[in-house]
Amino acid sequence: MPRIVKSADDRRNEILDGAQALFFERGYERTTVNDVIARVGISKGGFYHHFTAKEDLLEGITARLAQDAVARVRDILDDPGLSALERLNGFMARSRSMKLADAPKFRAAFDVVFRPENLLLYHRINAASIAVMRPVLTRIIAQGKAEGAFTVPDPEAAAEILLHLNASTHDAVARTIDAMGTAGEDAAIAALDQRFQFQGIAMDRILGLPDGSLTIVEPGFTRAVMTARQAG
Amino acid sequence: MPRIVKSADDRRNEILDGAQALFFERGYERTTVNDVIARVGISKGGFYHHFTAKEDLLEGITARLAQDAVARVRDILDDPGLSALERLNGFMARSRSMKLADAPKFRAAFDVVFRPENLLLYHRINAASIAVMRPVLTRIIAQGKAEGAFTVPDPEAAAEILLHLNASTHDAVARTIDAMGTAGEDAAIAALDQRFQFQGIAMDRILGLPDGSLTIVEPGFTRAVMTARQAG
DNA sequence: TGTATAATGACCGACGGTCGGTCTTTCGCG
DNA sequence: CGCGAAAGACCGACCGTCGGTCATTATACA
Repeated sequence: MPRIVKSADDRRNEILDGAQALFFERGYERTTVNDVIARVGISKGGFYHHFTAKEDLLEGITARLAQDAVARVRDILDDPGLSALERLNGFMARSRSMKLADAPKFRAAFDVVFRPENLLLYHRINAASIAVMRPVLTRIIAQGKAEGAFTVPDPEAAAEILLHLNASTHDAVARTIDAMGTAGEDAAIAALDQRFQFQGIAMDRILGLPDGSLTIVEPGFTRAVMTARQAG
Repeated sequence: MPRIVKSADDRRNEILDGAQALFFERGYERTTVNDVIARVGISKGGFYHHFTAKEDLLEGITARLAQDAVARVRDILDDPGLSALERLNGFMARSRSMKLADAPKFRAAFDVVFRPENLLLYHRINAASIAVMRPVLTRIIAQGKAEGAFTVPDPEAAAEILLHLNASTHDAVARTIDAMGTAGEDAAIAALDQRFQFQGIAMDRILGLPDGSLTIVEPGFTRAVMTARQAG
């Protein structure tokens, strides 16, 4: 095997790319380190030069995903002209459009990530996202509290709770994925959409806002994402 | 080795007992099947006669824990004289007293279950608990909605969300555990207690109740559980 | 300035050891 | 005697290690 040398950062990212693709194809447990190094075109030793354990891949991938996600909403977070409510809604709207733009990719990943045997992968992604988003959301909520718009005792705790609400839809999403392609598909999508609506109301209420202040999903969003198909 | 034959149910429970003890001592990943069979005093073949995989132990243990928990509140759930709010508060009060009664055991298990490497164990326990509690809580919320006391669009979704709120305290509990025995211990316990209070308010609001309607923790509960020490 | 030399660290791949799971055989109970 | 429970030797997949190699960069010296 010819030896190809690259900068540590480049190589590390290549490995993360390969591992991420495999994890979203087969899940974490069913992907072996040998799978990863075969895909990247690297040796066992090379791999362990950059990572101390297979587990590190999870850490690296989820951190990267979360940081990418927050980078894409940075301008909304930093816009000084927005009220807290506008910022929050703008943040969620942007997140939706990111998902829609890559809907087929997300959809394909969902198929794997929401399988029961990949519960760990799901929760790691969630935890990394929360870790990155918590300070961000805390600032927004603190702003809203200062404006007198939100009514919460502790912005940080509120942020943590709101972010964790996402995970409460895990089972509902999994059920909908299972129903895709069956006779109950339409009903399942409608039910999931309802579920998301309620999620928005729950968030409103936790922040002390009138029902309907926050928009989690727009009409058609749930169906669009759930029915998206991977090209090729 | 002398061969000891027992009924399948008895043996199965013995294995679950042994595995549960080990999981709460060392965590899931760090417990091997050989550890389990050594503790129970059984052979490899015997083990795989009762369980098809190590993973099955998680399933079995968490299901048993969840069912035990719900059995201990059955009378409150079935009491026809209670309003939904009384039932919910009674249910939570009972849960607290169960925890207090076995505080040292719970506390010792927390030390392990809240370690980052045992995230899967934590979430499996949580998921099993949710699976068992969801129908139960759904009925209570439906009752409250019928009484006009709770204001929610969908009792089942509300139940799912409320149950998932527990998981949102994972990090806060983990931080408190880390702070135990340090100078910040008192502050950490106080902060966690505040966090639980807010959790209660969040639940109130999701159900459309006035703040303070539900009692998640009584004064001193958090400290009592967190400072409990295992005998021996 | 050009070149030998040293140091760095990316990379290699055979190998070891652990651990989940299987298979054949044996035992005990009804 | 038949059937399920139990025993334990065995298997093989995988993670991680280890001694060593090769490309690249820094340094010293002519």
